Amino acid sequence: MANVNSYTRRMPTPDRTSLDAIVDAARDLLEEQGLTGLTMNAVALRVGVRPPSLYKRVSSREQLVQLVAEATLTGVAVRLDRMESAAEVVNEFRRFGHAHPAAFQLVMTPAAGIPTARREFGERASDAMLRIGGMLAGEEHALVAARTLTAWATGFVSMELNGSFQLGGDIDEAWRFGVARLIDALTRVG
Amino acid sequence: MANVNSYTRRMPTPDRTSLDAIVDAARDLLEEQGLTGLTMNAVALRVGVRPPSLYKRVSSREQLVQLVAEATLTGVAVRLDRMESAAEVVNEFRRFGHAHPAAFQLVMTPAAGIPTARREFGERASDAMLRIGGMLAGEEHALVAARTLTAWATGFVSMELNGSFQLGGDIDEAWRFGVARLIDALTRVG
DNA sequence: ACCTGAACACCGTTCAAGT
DNA sequence: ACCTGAACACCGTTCAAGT
Repeated sequence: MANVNSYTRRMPTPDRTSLDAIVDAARDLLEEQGLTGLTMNAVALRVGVRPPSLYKRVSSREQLVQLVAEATLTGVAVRLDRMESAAEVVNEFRRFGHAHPAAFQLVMTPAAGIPTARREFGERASDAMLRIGGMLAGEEHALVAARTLTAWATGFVSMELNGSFQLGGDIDEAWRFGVARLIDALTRVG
Repeated sequence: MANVNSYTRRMPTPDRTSLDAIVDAARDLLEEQGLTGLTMNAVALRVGVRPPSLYKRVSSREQLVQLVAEATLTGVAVRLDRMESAAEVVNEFRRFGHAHPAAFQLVMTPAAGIPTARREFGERASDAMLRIGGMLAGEEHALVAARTLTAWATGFVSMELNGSFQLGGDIDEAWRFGVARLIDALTRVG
């Protein structure tokens, strides 16, 4: 008697979207319109529901932004893990910034009050940096070396993305100069 | 006949605030509440007028944020210009980040869509960096050296301000390590 | 000439009512 | 069980009306 028609009983309205679709729409909006363009309204429009429906999948806009940050960091981690040499890792890091500028800024240089990824996502993304830090400077200096390299690469990519290099000159040349100088400096430590 | 009482004629309502007071209130709010807390409402409340009155002094919230960014960069430029050695400049840069974290992030790592300072303000702030770049690496490498140093310092301070150094260890030690490695590396170039 | 209340189009979010 | 319209408190901004 209970299961005569369990489908229509259990699904009075079928799902019209999914958490993945919502996060993907949010990521696209972030790149296209910036963080201010990532509104619940715009996300809802993209996934084909009304704004209140989003709250069945995410608890707030803040949590949605956090999910975007975490998905981004997972992507970076996977890409960096594949690289071998220090130069490759750092070049891939920069390539990622060029491919997803807004997501890069969101995860690497969030302003105060912007929701960030939970700890474990950041740690996973720093594995590759620690690995090359140890390779270059020796295991006992792996952490400081990784921090030096990450700080430089983050600052450089962030500056080129927001147009802070205003004095002309070749940006790619400045990047190669920095890579060479840093790798050399860190190698001398070990 | 025209000037019997020019004061009351020309000032039917005396000024109740000023552009400086508005920008100062905005800077305070930025540090206390973050960029999202810098609302026209909150600024108006602080300077003692109603929100619409602000539009007599600034054309938009966007322009107000730009004025905050420019005032911030002017402050940095003055402080960096006073320093002599490369280590002093870069340490003062970090001290500034600690003193005004939200303003630092606003001017050094603004997200896409955030209003930034007009060109000349950024250039003025980079004078000191160019100077020490030339001191360390020689005039012909001044620009790439300045970019390497600025990128590293910006990335480092930005990361410590937003809590990106999550793996323990001594942050000050990592800073000193970076300063020493970079100055050494850039000196070898010249 | 500066200031204000009222109004508008937008946010994020809640919730009762629909299916 | 998911979806929606209506509603609320907030934004930034405009503008006619006050002094």
